[in-house]
Amino acid sequence: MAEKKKKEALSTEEKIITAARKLFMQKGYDATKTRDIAKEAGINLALLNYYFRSKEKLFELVMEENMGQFMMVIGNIVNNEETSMEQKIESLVANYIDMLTRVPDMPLFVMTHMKNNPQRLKMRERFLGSHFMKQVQEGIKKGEITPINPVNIMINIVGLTIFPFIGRPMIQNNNGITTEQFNALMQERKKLIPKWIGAILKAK
Amino acid sequence: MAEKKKKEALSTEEKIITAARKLFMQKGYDATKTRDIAKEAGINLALLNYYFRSKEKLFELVMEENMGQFMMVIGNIVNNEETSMEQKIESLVANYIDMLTRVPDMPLFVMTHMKNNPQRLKMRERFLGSHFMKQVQEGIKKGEITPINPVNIMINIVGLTIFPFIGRPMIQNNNGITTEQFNALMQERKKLIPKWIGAILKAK
DNA sequence: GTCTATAATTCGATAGAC
DNA sequence: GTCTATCGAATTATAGAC
Repeated sequence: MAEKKKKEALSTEEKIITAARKLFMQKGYDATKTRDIAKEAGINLALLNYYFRSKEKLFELVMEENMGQFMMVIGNIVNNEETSMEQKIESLVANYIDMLTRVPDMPLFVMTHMKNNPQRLKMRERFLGSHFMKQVQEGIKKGEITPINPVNIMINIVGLTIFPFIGRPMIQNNNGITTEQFNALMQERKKLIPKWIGAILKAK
Repeated sequence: MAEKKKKEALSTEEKIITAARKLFMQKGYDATKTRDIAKEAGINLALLNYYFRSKEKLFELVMEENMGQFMMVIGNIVNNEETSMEQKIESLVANYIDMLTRVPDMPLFVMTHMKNNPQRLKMRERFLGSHFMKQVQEGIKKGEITPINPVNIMINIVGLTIFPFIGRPMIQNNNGITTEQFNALMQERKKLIPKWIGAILKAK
């Protein structure tokens, strides 16, 4: 019974969302036409409005889903009181790289949307007030970590992890590497980034 | 005579390009309407086609200008045979941060465009085959630098430098900091990033 | 629920007067 | 060179049959 895997088991509603998610991420809101979505979903144009009222409503749905996914990873990891600072960094980096390898267009999509639709993501509480940050502050007190602006830690971890996916066209086209090679490089970075962050935190 | 500074001294052609540059960077190609550009330039819609034939031609003009600016910085610095590796990194980071502080929307604009319009930027020759990279290879031979994939060096320098501008909405909105504070943070990073890159290159 | 046909609007581009 | 007016295509959304 519970065979969610079957592609043909998708309801019309799900087919439309799946198509919309794909096209919106690939080409952006304005470049994606409702006709494209209908065609990609294999349904009629009118059904799109029947289920979702408008293109914008459909977009908002896809967008919320993405923002949630993009941010969800952080919370659980960063406030786990049973892991070390190093373990948290490893986990953060690995989780993001795994997710972005599946949906590589997500970061550019999310960043573009946030640029024109600023919204609080409660990252202040999630990240700056997290157990992870307390561990960093402790490390600084003990002299194990060079004093650093918490915002810079966030920028560096997130930047080193997700920037490659944003700059992927630049990276791939100019180094003549395939998608497989790119993905392999990201897998390597899973181990390297935590090491590098460690070095950054100790740099004088 | 030569008073290019005067705002009112702009020709109609220049007024259109200036408006187009602003709006294309702000909202992207599809979301920018020719009517918006005309209004922003303070001229009539018909003049846009009179001077530039089509919206697409106008976009290509603005785009080439941007790509050139975005890439220009690299070449000269990275192949200067009279500077040390450390000096090159400092110079690269400082130049990009200064440029992006003036036009903070540029990176997202360029990355979005490259995603759908892959093009060779000759960065392979510019960066991977540069004097800078030869200095890195030497450092590795001498044991002063931990062996590292050249592509990762590029990703890390570029990522740490320009990612903050791509993720600016996220960074600003979630830490409650103003644009002035953001810019000050970027100025600090001018000194910090070279130090961090140094630490990364020595991390074992 | 799903389709065809079409209404209503927007947008890029052009014609033609000045 | 610059403007007003408008064309024609594309696009979102809806009406109405099945």
